[in-house]
Amino acid sequence: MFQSVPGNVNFPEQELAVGRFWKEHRIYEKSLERRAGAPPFVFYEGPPTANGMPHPGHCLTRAIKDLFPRYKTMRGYRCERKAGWDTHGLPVEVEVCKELGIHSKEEIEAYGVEKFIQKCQQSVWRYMREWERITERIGFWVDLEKAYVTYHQSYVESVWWSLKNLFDRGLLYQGHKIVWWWAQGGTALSAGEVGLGYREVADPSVYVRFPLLDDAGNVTDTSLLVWTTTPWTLPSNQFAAVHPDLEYSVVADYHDGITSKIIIASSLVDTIASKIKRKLTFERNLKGAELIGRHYTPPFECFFNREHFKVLAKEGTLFSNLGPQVVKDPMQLISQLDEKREMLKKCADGPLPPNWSLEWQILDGSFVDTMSGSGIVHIAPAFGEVDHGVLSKLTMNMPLDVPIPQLINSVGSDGKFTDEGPEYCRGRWVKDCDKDIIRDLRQRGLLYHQEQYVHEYPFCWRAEEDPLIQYPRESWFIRTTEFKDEMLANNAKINWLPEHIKTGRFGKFLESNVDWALSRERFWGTPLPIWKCETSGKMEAVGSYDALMAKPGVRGTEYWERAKASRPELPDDLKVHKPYIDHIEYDSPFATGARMRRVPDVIDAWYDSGSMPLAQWGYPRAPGSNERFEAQFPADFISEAIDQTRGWFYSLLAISTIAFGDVAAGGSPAGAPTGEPPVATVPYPHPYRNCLVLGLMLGEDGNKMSKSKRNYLPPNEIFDKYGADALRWYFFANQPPWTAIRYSEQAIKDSIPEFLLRLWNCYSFFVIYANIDGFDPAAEAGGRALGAGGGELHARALAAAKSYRPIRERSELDRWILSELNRTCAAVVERMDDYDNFGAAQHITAFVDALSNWYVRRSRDRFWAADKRAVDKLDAYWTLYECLITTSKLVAPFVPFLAEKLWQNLAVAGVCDPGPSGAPAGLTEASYNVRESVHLCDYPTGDAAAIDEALSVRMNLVREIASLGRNARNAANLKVRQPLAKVEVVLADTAHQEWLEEHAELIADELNVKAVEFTTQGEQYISYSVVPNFKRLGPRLGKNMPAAKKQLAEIDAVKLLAELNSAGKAGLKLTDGSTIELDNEDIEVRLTAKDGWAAAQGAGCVIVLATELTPELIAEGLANDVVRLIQDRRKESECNYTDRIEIVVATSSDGLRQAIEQFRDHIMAETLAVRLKVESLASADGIDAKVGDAAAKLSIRVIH
RNA sequence: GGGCGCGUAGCUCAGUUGGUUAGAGCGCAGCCCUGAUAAGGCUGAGGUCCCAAGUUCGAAUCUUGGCGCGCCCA
Repeated sequence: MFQSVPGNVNFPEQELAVGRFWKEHRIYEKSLERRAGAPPFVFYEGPPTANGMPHPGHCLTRAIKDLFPRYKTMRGYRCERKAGWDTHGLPVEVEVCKELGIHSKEEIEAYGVEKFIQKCQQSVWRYMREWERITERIGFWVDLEKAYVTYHQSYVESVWWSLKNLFDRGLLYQGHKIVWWWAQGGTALSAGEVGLGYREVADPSVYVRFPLLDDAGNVTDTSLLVWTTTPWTLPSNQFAAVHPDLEYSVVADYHDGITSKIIIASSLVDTIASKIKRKLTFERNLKGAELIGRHYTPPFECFFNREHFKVLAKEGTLFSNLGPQVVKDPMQLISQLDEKREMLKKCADGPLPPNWSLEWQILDGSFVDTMSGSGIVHIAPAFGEVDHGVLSKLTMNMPLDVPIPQLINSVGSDGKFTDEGPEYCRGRWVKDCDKDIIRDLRQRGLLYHQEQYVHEYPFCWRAEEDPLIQYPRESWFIRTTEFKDEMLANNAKINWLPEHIKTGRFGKFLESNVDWALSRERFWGTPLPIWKCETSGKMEAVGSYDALMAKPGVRGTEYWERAKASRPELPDDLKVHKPYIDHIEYDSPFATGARMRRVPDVIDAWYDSGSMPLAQWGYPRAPGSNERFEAQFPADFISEAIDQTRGWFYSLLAISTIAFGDVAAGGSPAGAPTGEPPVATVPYPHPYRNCLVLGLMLGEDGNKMSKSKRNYLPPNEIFDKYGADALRWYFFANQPPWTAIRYSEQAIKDSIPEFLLRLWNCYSFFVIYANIDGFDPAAEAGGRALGAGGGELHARALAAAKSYRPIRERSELDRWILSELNRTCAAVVERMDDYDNFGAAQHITAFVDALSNWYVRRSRDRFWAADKRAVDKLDAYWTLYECLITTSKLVAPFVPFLAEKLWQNLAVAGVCDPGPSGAPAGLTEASYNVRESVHLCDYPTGDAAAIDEALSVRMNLVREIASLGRNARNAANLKVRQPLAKVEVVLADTAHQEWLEEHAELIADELNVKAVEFTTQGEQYISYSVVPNFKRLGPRLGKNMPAAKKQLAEIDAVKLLAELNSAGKAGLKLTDGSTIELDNEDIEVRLTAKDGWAAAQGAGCVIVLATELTPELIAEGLANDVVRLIQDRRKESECNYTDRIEIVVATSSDGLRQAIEQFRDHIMAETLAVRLKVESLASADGIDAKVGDAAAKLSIRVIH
C-alpha cells in the first residue's frame, strides 16, 4: 500500500519534513559511506564571507554547488564536501567599526587592537547561523560541522607554511603599491569604498612645457607639451611618456615676439591651436618611437640638478640613479654608476642607447591616447598606478642587488608637501597648492595653457569633503609575474564553462598580470610571518607557531597568556593573530645581540581563500593532512560567480601554480623549504579541473540586488512561499547558469505548475488508482525480492514480480513511454557529464510533459478497467511505476526534496510497508530491502535496449496529428465531445502510413471520430508544392541552388512525387541545361489545405474533418454532455472515486430524452451509476443545466 | 579609455557545424478538455532576430564597423 496523497500538496512544508528525515537518518553521511571505496570526485567550497544576510544570488551558487556533487555521487563517485568560511579582511573590520561607531585606523588603535580583533572574531559568527540555515534549507549537502575556517590556527599555519615557501624561494619582496589614500584619515580605501565616493568636480587642467635637452645636457628651443589635471604632482615628475606608434608634430608658435617650438600629437594640433587661439606652424612630423629615450628638463628642480646632469652627459655616462642624494656627491656616484651600467649592459637585451639614463627621459607608454591632453603624458610614479607601472616596467629587469631608482615623492602620507617640495608648498595640503604651482609655472614661462576640466573624482565616503589621492605605500609583493607563462599554461588545461572565460576575461587577466600586492596595513587578517633583524634589517619567514617557539631567545608569549588567563573563553586561534603575535620576538641569527621582530602587516584575505586546497587540511603539519591533501587535490569541480575571476579563481590558480608547478611538463615545482615534508605534485591543471562560472544575479528591476531597494525576496520568504525545489528548478531549468540571471519571483512561482506539480500529478494519479486497485509491488512479487540488485528498484529487479511482463510484450504506448524514459536518462547523463544542467533540465521537462500529457492521459481507461487483474491494466501500472521510480532518481540532484518524497512513498512505503493487513504471505525480509533514500541510489543512465527511436518519431507524429485535429475542430467550432464521422489524414509521404493505420484507433479516440483514413492522394483538399532540401542539395548545387528552387516551385509537384514514389528518383532539368537527379531525401513536400474544408496543416500532414452531423452523432454528443455534467456533480458533491450513485435527469426535450435512452448504458458505466431516471422537467429538483440546446435539471444521490 | 559578455515576441529567455515557415514559458483574448490536476490542450494577436556593410547559392547564426546595455579594469 502506498500512503494516500493529500489533495492539495504543500511543497514547503513537505520539504521541511524531508530535511528532518535526512538529518535523522544521516542520509548525507550514508551517501558518502556508500561510496567509501569509490573513485573521488573532488569538490572545493569557495568560502563565503558570512558578513551579511545571504540573498538569492548566494542561493544560486549554493544550489549549483549541490547539484553536481549530488549527481556525481549517484553516478558512483565519492564526493566529500567540506564547508568553509572566509573570516578575515576589511569587510569584517568595517562591520566592527560600524558597530563601534569609529572609522580610521587611529581610532581603532585608540580603541585597542586587542579588543578590536576579538570583536572581529566574534562578528564573523554573527550571520553564520543564517548562512547555515539557508545552506540546509536549500538542500546544499555540505559538511558544516567540519568546515574550514580561515582564522583557525591550523589554517593560518598552512598559509604561513606556503608564505615561507615563497619567501625562501625569493618570491616575496617589498615595494610600493599605489593606493587610493585618504590622507586625513591615514588609510587606504578598498576599490569598493572608492567606488562609493565618486563625484563630479572641476579640476585645473594645465598644459606645461618640458624643454628637451640635447645630448650634451643643454636645454633646446623645443619643448614637449605635457598635460595634467593634478598640478601638485608636477614637482614629483619623473618621466614623460609617448605612444611609440603615434605620430607627433613639431610646431612653431609665435607669441609675444618669441617663436617657440612644441611637440604634440599630430591629431591634436588643431585642438590645441583653437584652445590657445593662435596659429601653430607645422615644422615636421616624427613617430613617438623617435622621441623615446630623449631627455627633458622637469618643471621643478626639487630632485633635478642641471649641472650634475651636464657632467654626466660630458662623461658619456648619462645614467643616473637619482634620488635626493645625487646632488650631494656627484663624483662618487659616477663611479658607482659606471659599475652598475656595466652590469645593466649584461642583463639588458641588446646594446643600451648611448645616452641611456633613467629619470626625466621619454618612455614608451602604450597606454597613451589622444582622447584628451596633448598625446604626451606626465609621469609621477608616486601618484598613479599607471605611472608607477612605467617605473616598474623600467626596473623589472634590473639585477636584484642594484638599488632600483627611488620613487620621487615630495608629498608626505598626511597629504602635505615635504621639505623636498617647492618652498612655497612645504607643509601645505597638496590640492591647496595647485594655484600657486600654476602661478609659479606661468612666471617661469613653462605654463602653456590653462583651463577647467570637469571629471569624476573620488572622495572619502566617510568624510565627503576629503578628496582621495593616489599615494604609494610600502607593500609586500609576490613575484607572480615570473609565473605568468606557467599560469597561462595551467589555465589552458582548465575546462571553463562557459569556454570564453579561459581566453577571455580570465586569460586576459592573467596576461596582464602584475605582482600580487600581498600585505595590508590592517589588523584582522593572517599575520605576515616575517621577522626582521632590528640591526641588519635582514629577514626570515617562519612556517609555524611551533617553529617560532623553537627560536633562540624567544620572548613575548606572556601577552597572549595574560589575555587568555583573564578571559579563558578566548579561542586559542587568536594567539597567532595581532596583536599577540606582534609581541613575539627572538634572537637574530644575522647580528649578535640583535632581536628579530615581526613586520606589522597582515595579508590579503584572498591569499587565505586561495590557500584552501592545503589549508583546509592544515597541510602539512596537521596529522593526516598530507594524505587528505593528496587525495583531494586537485578539485574536479568548483563553481562561483563571475566576480571571482580576479578573486578566488585567480588566488587558487596563482598559489597552486607557484607552489606546485607542472610535473608532467618537467616544470619546477617549489620543492619544500628545508625540513618540510615534500609537496604533492600533479600535472596541470590544478587546483581545479572544471570551473563553472555563474552569471551575476540581478534584482527584479534589472539593477544590482539591493536590500534597500527591495528588488528581491529574501531567501527565507521564497522558501516559505514556494519551497527550495521551486527555487532550485528555477535556477537550473530557466537558463544556462553562466548567463546573467534576472531574479523573478513569478518565474520561481511558475516552476511549480510547470514542473513540480505536473510531476506530482502523475505521481498522485498513480497512487490514487494503485491504492484503489490494490496494486502493490511487494505483493505482486509474491514473496520474491524486489530489492534485488541493491534495492534500486530498476527494471531487472521489478521483473521479479509475476505480473511484470517484459517490455516487448506490452502495448505500444508502454513501450513508447519507457523508450522516452530511457532516452531521457541517456540524454540527461550526457548533458550532466558536460556540466550542462540547463540542457539536462530541458530533457527532463520534455519527458515529464510526455508522461503527463500523453502517457497518463492516453492510459486512463486502462487504469479504470473493471478487471483488476487484467494484463493490460497491470502493464499500465508497472509501466507508470517504473517511470515514476526512475524519474524520482533522475530528478533527485535537481529537486532533492520532491524526489525524496516520491521515493519514500513509491519505493519505501510501497515496497517495504506491509500495509494495514500485514505482510503478504511468504514475503521475506529481503523483499523489503530497497534503498533508504533516493539519494543513495545509482543514477539511471538509460537502457539502450529499451530505446526505440522509430517509435519515438512515429508517436510524435500521432501527437502532431491529434494536435492538428483539435486545431481543425477549434477552427470549425466543433467541440471534442461532439463525435464526428471521419477524419482524413493526408500525409506528405508514405514512410509512416502503414504504422499510423495500425494506430487509427488511438487517433480516433483522441479526436472523438468514428473513422480515420490515411492517404497521400489528397488533391481534393490539398495543393502540393515541392521545396529543395537545402542542407542536402546546397553543397551539391552551389550557385545553381536558387535556379533549382525556382524550377521546383514551378513544376507539377504531383507528377514529380509520383515519379519519385514509383522510381525512387527523378530528373530535374535546370535552366543552364544540366540535369540533376533527385531522390526522396533531396526534396521536401509542402502541403497546403485548400479553402472550404475543416482542415489544419502541419509540417508533414494535413488533417481534414468530416463535418456532417447525423442524428446519431448528435445524440452521442448530447450523451457525452450528460456524462460530463454528472461527473461535475460528482466532483462538486465530493464523491469518493468508487461511490455508486443514482441519477435523475429532468428534461422536456425529446431529443435529449432519446439520446439518454440510447446511451443509457454508456452514461451509467462512465458515471458509476446504478440507476438513471429520466423525468419531466416540471416536477423535478436538481441543478439547472443546459445540454446542447435543451434545458435540463440534474440531481445525483450517493448509494450507500 | 581598455577587456569580456550580451542585444531574438509586451516580459523572461531558448535557438544545436550557416539550410530558406525563428521557438518556449509567462501575460492578454477566445475556445476546448477534465473523477490525477492551485492542472492540461488548441487558436489568435505580438518579431526590421539592435543597425550597416561584407562572405555565401543561402546569415538570427560567420567577418568587419557602428549603436545600446551589463560586468571587470582603468
